[in-house]
Amino acid sequence: MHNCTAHSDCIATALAEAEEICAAKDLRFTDIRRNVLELVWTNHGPIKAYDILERLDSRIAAIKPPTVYRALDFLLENGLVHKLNSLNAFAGCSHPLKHSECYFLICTQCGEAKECCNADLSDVILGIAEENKFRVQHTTLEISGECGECHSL
Amino acid sequence: MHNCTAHSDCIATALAEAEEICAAKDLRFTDIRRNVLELVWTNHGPIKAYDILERLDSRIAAIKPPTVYRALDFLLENGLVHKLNSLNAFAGCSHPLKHSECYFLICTQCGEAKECCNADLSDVILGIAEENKFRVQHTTLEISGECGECHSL
DNA sequence: TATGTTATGTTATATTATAACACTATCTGA
DNA sequence: TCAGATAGTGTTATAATATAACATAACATA
Repeated sequence: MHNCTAHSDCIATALAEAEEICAAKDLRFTDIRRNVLELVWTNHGPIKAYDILERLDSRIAAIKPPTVYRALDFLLENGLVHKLNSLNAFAGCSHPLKHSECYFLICTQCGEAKECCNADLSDVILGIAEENKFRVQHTTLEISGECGECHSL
Repeated sequence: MHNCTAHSDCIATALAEAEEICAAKDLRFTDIRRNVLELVWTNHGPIKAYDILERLDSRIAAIKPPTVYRALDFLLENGLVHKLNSLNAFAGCSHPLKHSECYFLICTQCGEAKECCNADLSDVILGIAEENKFRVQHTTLEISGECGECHSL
């Protein structure tokens, strides 16, 4: 994956941060939830529910889909992962708690999904909502194309 | 559906427009494709592939999933419908050929999906792409929440 | 009419996700 | 400390969404 020199660090950081957030919110960061989040980050790129399932199976015997989806639901609800609807895949949130609107730049070549926030974007969306008297609950913006690394090769 | 006084008109308009576009591009606007597009518009709100399948089944005997998905692929490729990834559903494009970036305001109460374009939004996305040296191929923005009609009730 | 191309039919199956109910672990207050 | 409540997980089954692969038909054009 591009731009990630010490990947084990980002996994550790993400897990530690999740731990903190859960503690602060009095949520249970169970083994399964930790394992799922770790796998999401290990992949460092969107990962599919059934891939998580497969990889977890070697750690936890005979794990079943509902278990994985429940853990993902928990992580989604608490802003620790995002779902990329256009891929049916999940990616770790690199700044949990801080985001309101996030978007993804998804490279169709290398598969990287870069998570970003942008104040202008948030403003535009806010403006659109106001204009339409719309109460925003959730926003999903996915931009797919070719990343700089890939089309410069 | 809100704001649609003569719905049969918008269906007819959409079909006529599709006909024109296909003729101009030398594409075959077959019976199945027309039927699928008509159903998408008849619903006037996002419709699911298997609902199309079911409704078509009364018109065309024993229609199968691939047939529906192929028609949808054709319509998607040619900008006549949009896919709403967060719903796994499809909606007619109300201004085919004209849109570059489109977004949807999806009401979780009444199910309406309002399709809109916005120059500011396009600009912001363009800016983001440039900043990241990213070549945009496709953008999907879905804003879900409560529409004005619904939360004023 | 022969030929290539595009569209559709058909069977089977892959992929993604959830319902429903049983059981276990953890927490809370008496 | 134990009784009940709540949250989490196990398990079985199945629902919902989507595509692969190959056969046939329709259409376009030389």
